[in-house]
Amino acid sequence: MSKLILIDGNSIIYRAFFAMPPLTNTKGLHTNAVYGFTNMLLRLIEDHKPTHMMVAFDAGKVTFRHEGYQEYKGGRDKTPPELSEQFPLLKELLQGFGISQFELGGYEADDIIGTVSRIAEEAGHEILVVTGDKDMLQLASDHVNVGLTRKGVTEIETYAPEQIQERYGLTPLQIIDLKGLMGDASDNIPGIPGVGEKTALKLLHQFGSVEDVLANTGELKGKMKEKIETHADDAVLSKRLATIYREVPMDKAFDDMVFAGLQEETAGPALAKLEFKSLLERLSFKGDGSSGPAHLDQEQVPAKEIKVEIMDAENIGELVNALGAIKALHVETSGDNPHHADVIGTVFSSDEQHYYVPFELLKGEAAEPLRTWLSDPEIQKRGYDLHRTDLALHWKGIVFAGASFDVQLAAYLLDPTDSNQNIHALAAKYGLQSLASDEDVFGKGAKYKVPETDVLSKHLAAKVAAILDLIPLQEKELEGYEMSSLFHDLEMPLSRILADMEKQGIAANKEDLTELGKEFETQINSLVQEIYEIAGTEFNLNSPKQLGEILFVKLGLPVVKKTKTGYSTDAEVLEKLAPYHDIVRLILQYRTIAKLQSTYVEGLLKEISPKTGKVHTYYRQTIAATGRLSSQYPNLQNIPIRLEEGRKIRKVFVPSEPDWYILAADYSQIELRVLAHISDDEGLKEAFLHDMDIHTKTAMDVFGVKADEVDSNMRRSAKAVNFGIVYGISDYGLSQNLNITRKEAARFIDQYFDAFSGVRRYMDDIVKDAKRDGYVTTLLERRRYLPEINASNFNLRSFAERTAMNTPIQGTAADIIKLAMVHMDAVLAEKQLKSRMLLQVHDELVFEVPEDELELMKKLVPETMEKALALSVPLKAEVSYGRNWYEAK
DNA sequence: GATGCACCG
DNA sequence: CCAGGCGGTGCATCC
Repeated sequence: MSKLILIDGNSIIYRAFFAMPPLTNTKGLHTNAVYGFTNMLLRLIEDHKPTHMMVAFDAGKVTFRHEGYQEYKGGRDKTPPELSEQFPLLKELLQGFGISQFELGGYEADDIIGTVSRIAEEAGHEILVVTGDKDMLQLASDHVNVGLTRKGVTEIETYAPEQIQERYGLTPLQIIDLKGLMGDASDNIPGIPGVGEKTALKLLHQFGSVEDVLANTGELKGKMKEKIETHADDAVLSKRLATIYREVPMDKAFDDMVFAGLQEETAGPALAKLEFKSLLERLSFKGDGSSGPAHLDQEQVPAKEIKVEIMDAENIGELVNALGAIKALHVETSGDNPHHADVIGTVFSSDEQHYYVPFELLKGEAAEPLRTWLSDPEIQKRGYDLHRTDLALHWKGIVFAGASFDVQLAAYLLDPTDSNQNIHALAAKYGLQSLASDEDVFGKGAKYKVPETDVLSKHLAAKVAAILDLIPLQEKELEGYEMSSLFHDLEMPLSRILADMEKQGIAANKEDLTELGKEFETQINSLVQEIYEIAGTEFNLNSPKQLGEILFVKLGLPVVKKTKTGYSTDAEVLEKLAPYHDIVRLILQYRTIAKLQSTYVEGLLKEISPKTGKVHTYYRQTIAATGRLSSQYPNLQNIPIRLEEGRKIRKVFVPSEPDWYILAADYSQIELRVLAHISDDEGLKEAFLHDMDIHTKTAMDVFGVKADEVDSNMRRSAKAVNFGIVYGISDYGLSQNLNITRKEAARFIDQYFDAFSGVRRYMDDIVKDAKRDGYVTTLLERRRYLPEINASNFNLRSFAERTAMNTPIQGTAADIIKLAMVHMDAVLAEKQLKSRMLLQVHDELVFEVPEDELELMKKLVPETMEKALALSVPLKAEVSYGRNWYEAK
C-alpha cells in the first residue's frame, strides 16, 4: 500500500521559525526553523512510514492570484533574514534525506499540493497533506487527510472530512466559503468586514455557500444585511482567492516522489553540516534497537561491527608483527591532571584490526618491542590528545615520541571556540558512525568506573576507528583553510615541546614558601581581628554576601555597584568606599593577603611534586579562543608580580641545578607592534621603527603636545587608550578604566583615530570582514568564528565586534611566541646546550641556564624571539636573569 | 555548578 | 535609553 506525504514547505518552515527559540550553528547561520522542520519530518516518517514524499515551495513573487488582486498577501511582513537564510539549508537537507521537492513559477505550494493530491487520489493512493494553513482543509476527502500543525510543529492533528464536519459542521469544500466570508488577514484576503469565524459559520450552516448567502440576503436584517450587500463583491473575490487551484501543469511523476527511507551516508552528513547533534544521535544505530524510529532502522546500513583483539603475553607477538601497519593509537587515561593520570588501557589499530593492550601488559617484558616502537620519534603516531598520552606514559616510565597528527589539536584549529570536543562529539560533528560517549562508558564524577575489559576494549577501539575516519576529513579541511602549515609546522611540534617543558618542571622551594605562608598567616590573623572589632561582630570575611551586609546595611556605606545577586564588594568598589570608613582599607589588605595565602602559598605547596621537588604545570593548547596557551595544576601564568607583597612568591621559583640561573625574556609591546604591522598605520610603524616609548608617543599625538610636555597623567591616559585599542575599544570601557565620563573617553578615542588613521581603517575593515565572512584570522591563518557578529542583540553583536578587533592582534602575538618556542627548542638542541626552556607566560619565556651558558643565552634568547617572524616593524625582546624568578626582572 | 572575586598577559 | 572592555585559572561560598 502506497502512502504519499505532501508537505507545504513554506507554511511549515514559517511555523517552525516562530515556534522554535533562536538557534545558530558555529558558523553563525540560523538553523532553528530547519531544526523544527527536521523534527517534524522525522516524526512523520516514524508515524506514517510513507513510501512517497514531496515538499512543495512557493516560487517567485507573482502568483496567478495577483492577476486578479494586487493586494493579495500584501499585508505580510517581509520574511526576516534569519528565516530567509534557512531556505537553502532546508533544501539541502531534504536532498540529503532523499525527499523530493517541487516548486513552479507562478504557483504557490498549496496549488502544487492540491494538484498532486488530486492526481494521486485518482490513481488510488493514500495521501497526507501537512501544513499549518487551515485553508488546506478544503483538500480533504476519503483518501486525502490534512494534517495541521498544532502549537509548535511536531504535533500534527489529522483531519478527514469526518473531523472537519465534527469541528466546523462543514464539508471540506465549504472551508473555501468560510474563508470567502471571514477573509484572512495574513493573506490580505478581505472577506466581509465584521464577519468573523462565528458569524461565517452561522451563515454557512443556514445557507450553505457564499453564493447562497448573497442570493438570500433578504432573509437577513439590520447591520448584517447591509454589510453583506455592500461587500458582496469582496466575498466572491475572497472565495476565488481562497480556492486552491488543482490543475497546475505538472511534469512530476508519482515515481519521482519515492521515499526509500533515510540513508545514513547522505542524511548523516546533511545533519552534521547543520550541527544537529541530538538528531544525529537519534538516527544513529548502535544495533541495540533502542534508539531511532523503527522505520528508520530497517532502512539503515547496519553499523560496522568493531572487532578488537585482546592482547596477552601469549598473543602479543601478533601485534608486534603488525606494528608496521599500525595507523593510530589511543591511550585512555583517568583524571584531569595528566601528570597524575592512571593509564586505563591502550589500543593500537591498523586498517584491518584493533589490538587492545592492557596497561599491565604494556609495562611488562613481553611488550618491550611495543615500547621501542612507542619511543621511536621517527615512527609517526596519530591519535587524540597525544600531549596527554605523552605525559601520562612518561610518569609510568614509558617514552612516547613521534606524534604526527593529533585529532584534538586539529579540531581546535578548525574551531578554537568549540575545542574541548571529545572523540564522541567529533564523530557526531562529522556525521561518522557514532560511538558511545566517555560519560556513558565510564560514568562521571564520583561514579567514574572502568568497565570490564570487553566493554572497555570495544569502546577504545571505537575511538581509534573514529580517529582514523576523522584524520583525512580534518586534513582536508585544514588544507582548505590554509591551516596545514600552522598545524604541522607549528602546533604539532609545539605540543612535544610543551610536554618536555612540563616534564622538566620548575623547582620550587618548599621551605621558603612555607615560611612565607607563616608571615601571611600572622598578617591575616591580625587583620581579621581588627576587622571584627571595628565591625562589632564576627562574620565570614570570605563571603561577599556577608561582607555586603556589614558594609551596606550595618555600617550604611553607600552602594556603588550591584552584582546580579546583591551588593558588589570588589576592589574597585572598596577603593571608592575607603574614604568613608577605616574598615575598608583593612578589608582590601585582607583580600590581598588571603588571596596570596590560599592560591599561591597553600595552592602551590599542594602542587610541588614530592618526587621531583618541582611544579609541573600542564599547558593547554586547545583552550584559548585566540590561540594562546593556558596553564593549569598549577597555573604558572598568573604568579603575582604587580604588587611587591605578591611578587615575593616568585622568589621560591629557582633553578633545579646548583649555581644555575633563571633567565627570563619578554616581548616589549608585542601586541601594539602586531597592530602596527596589520593596520599598516604610518605613525605607529614610525614609532616602533624608532623604538619610542609608545604610550608617550600616543599621548603626544592624542593631546597634541611635544614629548617633554607629556606628564604622567597624560601618559597614563594614553596607556589606557592603547589597551582599549587592543581590546576593541568602546568609550564606555575606556571611561570606566580612566574614571572619566563617556564623552571625554569618546573624545580621546576620536583623537586617537585622527592621529592613527590606519588603525581606524583596520578596526572598520576587520569588523566588516568579520560580518561578511563570519570569522577573523591571524597572520598565520589561525581562525576564529564569530557567529554573533550580525546578531540583532546589541550586547552579543558588540562583543563579537570587539572580539573581531582583538583576536587578530592577540592571536598573532600568540602565533609569534609559539614560533619563537619552536625555534628556541631547535637552537638549544642544535647547539647542544644544557639550558632548558621551562615556562611561557604569553609574551615571556623563562629558562634555567648554567653559568657557562649565561652570556650566550642572554643574546640567543632575545635574538631568537625577535627573529621569530618578520613584521614591518621590529620585534623587541628584553632579557633579565637572577638566582630565582623574582630576581629575573 | 554557578557566582564573585582576584591573580596574570 | 540601554548595553559594555580582550584572553585565561583558582579559591571560597552558597544553593
